[in-house]
Amino acid sequence: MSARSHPFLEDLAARELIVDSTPREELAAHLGEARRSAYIGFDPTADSLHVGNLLGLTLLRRLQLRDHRPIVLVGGGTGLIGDPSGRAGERALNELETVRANAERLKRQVSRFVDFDRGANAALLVDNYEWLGSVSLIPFLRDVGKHFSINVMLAKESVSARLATGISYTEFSYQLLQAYDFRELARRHDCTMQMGGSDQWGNITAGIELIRRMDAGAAHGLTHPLVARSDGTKMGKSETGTVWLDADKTSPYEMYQFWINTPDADVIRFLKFYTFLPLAEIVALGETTEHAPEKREAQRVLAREVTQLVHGDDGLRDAETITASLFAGDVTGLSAAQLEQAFAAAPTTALAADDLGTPLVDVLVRVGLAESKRRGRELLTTGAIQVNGRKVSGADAVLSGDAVLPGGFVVLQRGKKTFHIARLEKK
RNA sequence: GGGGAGGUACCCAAGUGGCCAAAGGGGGCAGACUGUAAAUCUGCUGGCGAACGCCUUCAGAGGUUCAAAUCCUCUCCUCCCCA
Repeated sequence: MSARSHPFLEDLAARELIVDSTPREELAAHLGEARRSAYIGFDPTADSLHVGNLLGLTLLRRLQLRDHRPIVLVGGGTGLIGDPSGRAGERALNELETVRANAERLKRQVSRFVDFDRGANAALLVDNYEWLGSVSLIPFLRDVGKHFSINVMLAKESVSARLATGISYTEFSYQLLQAYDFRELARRHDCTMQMGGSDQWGNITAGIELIRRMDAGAAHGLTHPLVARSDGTKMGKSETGTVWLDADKTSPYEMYQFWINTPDADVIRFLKFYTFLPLAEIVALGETTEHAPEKREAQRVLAREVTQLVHGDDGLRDAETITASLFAGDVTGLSAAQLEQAFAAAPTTALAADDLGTPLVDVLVRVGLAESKRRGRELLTTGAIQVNGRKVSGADAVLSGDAVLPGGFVVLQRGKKTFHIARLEKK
């Protein structure tokens, strides 16, 4: 290993994953000398992580693949305070119980990304409530607070952005807590590096500074870009809302669809960010996109890779089967068993056998494809609705017996890519 | 404490007694085109109803009027200027 570089950093740089870092050569040397531990914090503000957290998770994975030790910090303590970064206004405080419960669930989720059973560099998971929960104010102010300059704290982007509109002392203190976390991890687990989104840079440097002052230690930091799509929209939101990593909140099929819909302009960048494919392969996909964009080869690969990473082989298989069936256009030739298999994990609503003859408008409302009957009628008259791949015309259409496929399935479709399976239950 | 400007649908914003379910833009949904793309063009965008229509809605509560987003009273909230 060269003293000037390190494969982990080279890989990240080639993938354009580095925004800020402590001096690159020093960091490379640090990583080259020995097995190191690096952490990323996740605040349990919801009961699941989402696509916005994905980049951090993959970063930890990349680190572990380079034989270093990833530490996942669940912010059970800081989550009670609220990070002001990137926020226009004060956060609503979550209840202790909620945060505790969320923290528990996050622990289970991250095991998809890092390996907790990998010998010497097995991943480690810690919850900062462990130390923050019992911090006493006076000692904290004397020992930790003393090392912070209000002038510096005020100058940080995350704080100065809020000075005009207002920020509570609680949120203002967030950076102290995050810095304290870093120092605590350094002491407890010999953690010498913190990573995070570029909005975390200020908090990370605060931690590095604190470690230097209190322990005369050297620590490093690195931030990744905050991902936005080329059209300016934030990453991680789909038409229907946040794309969660929890399969119960966002199905593998929806996850797959989210990625396959990536615009050409973003797909190569996202392959670099979110997949572990070799760069040469990604470059080749870039050429395919260039010359034959209609194949959407890069999108397909991206969707496959990420879905597999997040939901495993089973999740990917479900997503691909459902996608193939729904978008093939013709489901009428399939057997009950095939349909059963294809739609096992698709969004499904059960209908009763005697719902046959019900106006289709009502069915659309019931399964959620139409917000109201008026909307439903509008969709029907503009030709937006298809049943089993066949366009339905007329607002007065009814759900008829010949629309029912083997096994009681009816494939309802709104527009080009919104599907819902209705399943008639036998009496 | 004094003076002023405001709060309208998902967002911005027009509307100052009836023609207002409320202009325009954005966003969203759909159609055409296409590659489950982008751009563009078109339609729709409070609810119920097949429809005449009915119901709910213009910060909140009352009131005036045949009729109120529009006028009056009180309340709450936001912003600006002066002290």
